[in-house]
Amino acid sequence: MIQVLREAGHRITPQRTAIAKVLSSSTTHPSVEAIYEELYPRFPSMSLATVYKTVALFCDLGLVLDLGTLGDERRYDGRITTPHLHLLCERCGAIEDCDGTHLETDSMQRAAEEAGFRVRAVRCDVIGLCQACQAYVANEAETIKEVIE
Amino acid sequence: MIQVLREAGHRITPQRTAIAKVLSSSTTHPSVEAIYEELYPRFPSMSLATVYKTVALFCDLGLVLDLGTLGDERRYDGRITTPHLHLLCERCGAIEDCDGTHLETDSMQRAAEEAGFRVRAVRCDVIGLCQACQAYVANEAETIKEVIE
DNA sequence: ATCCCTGCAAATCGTTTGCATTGTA
DNA sequence: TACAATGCAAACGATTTGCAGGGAT
Repeated sequence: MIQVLREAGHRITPQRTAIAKVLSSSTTHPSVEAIYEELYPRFPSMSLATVYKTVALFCDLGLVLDLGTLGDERRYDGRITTPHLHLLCERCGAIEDCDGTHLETDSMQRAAEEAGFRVRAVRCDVIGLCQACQAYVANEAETIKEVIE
Repeated sequence: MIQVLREAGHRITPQRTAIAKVLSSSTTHPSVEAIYEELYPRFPSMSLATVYKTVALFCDLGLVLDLGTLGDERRYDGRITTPHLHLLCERCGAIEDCDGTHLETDSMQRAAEEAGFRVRAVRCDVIGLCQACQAYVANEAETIKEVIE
């Protein structure tokens, strides 16, 4: 990752190294804010703007995938080398990886190419409720019932 | 769609009918702005806020899928009944449907359920360059070469 | 020594909110 | 008639931008 940065003629700074490390190792698809908070203890002087600019640079270089704004913050995926399913929870906003699945992206890629599209990445999301939030919603329904009674 | 609205106890207004029609018939995954512009000729008095509120309502009722912010506007998918592949162009921001593909979402759904996830929808995107933008990029590279020479 | 990168603060703009008015049921 | 929905304008907040100082090459 750092290697690609250097080869593209960009400078290697402690901030960039740290942000790259967070993005490539995290499976939570962190937002800029989340990256900032995680790095704050070690880099108290780093600014949010730097994180924004660095993440944008990584996206431009194709090192990180921009998942777009889900909830109210833009989320990023730094593990583009291993294709994996995303589990998006509509209630808590968590984006979990679902590894182990044999994600069959070949047919999609082929279909896109047949349509004249040049493929760079494939992304598959399952949208719904994570286990914790299912319990929460069930509990909430229970409470409402009690209030009505 | 309107039926679901009524059954959920919401009122049927001309604005809601028009927005529902745009969302359910469009394959361009319009943003709020795009819906507003498309409807402007017939509803010059309609406000952006109404479109925002209506689309949010449809999402809450599960009638429309929120694709999140790609580029700089939040996009919506009103054709949730027919699973289809999305082709996202990174340059022009177009989101095209790739119908005809036999999108094999069963395995993903099953994998998610095995992880304890409650599934509401599945979404698959291919990210890259549409045909028109491939030509544009090639042309741009050509121009740069000429400038250098 | 060069000039790219950082960090701060201000600006931007998509989206949300409050509230008086309008129109559905 | 009641009260939810609309439309306007103001508020909000995530993201971007401009610029002066600092650090990588």
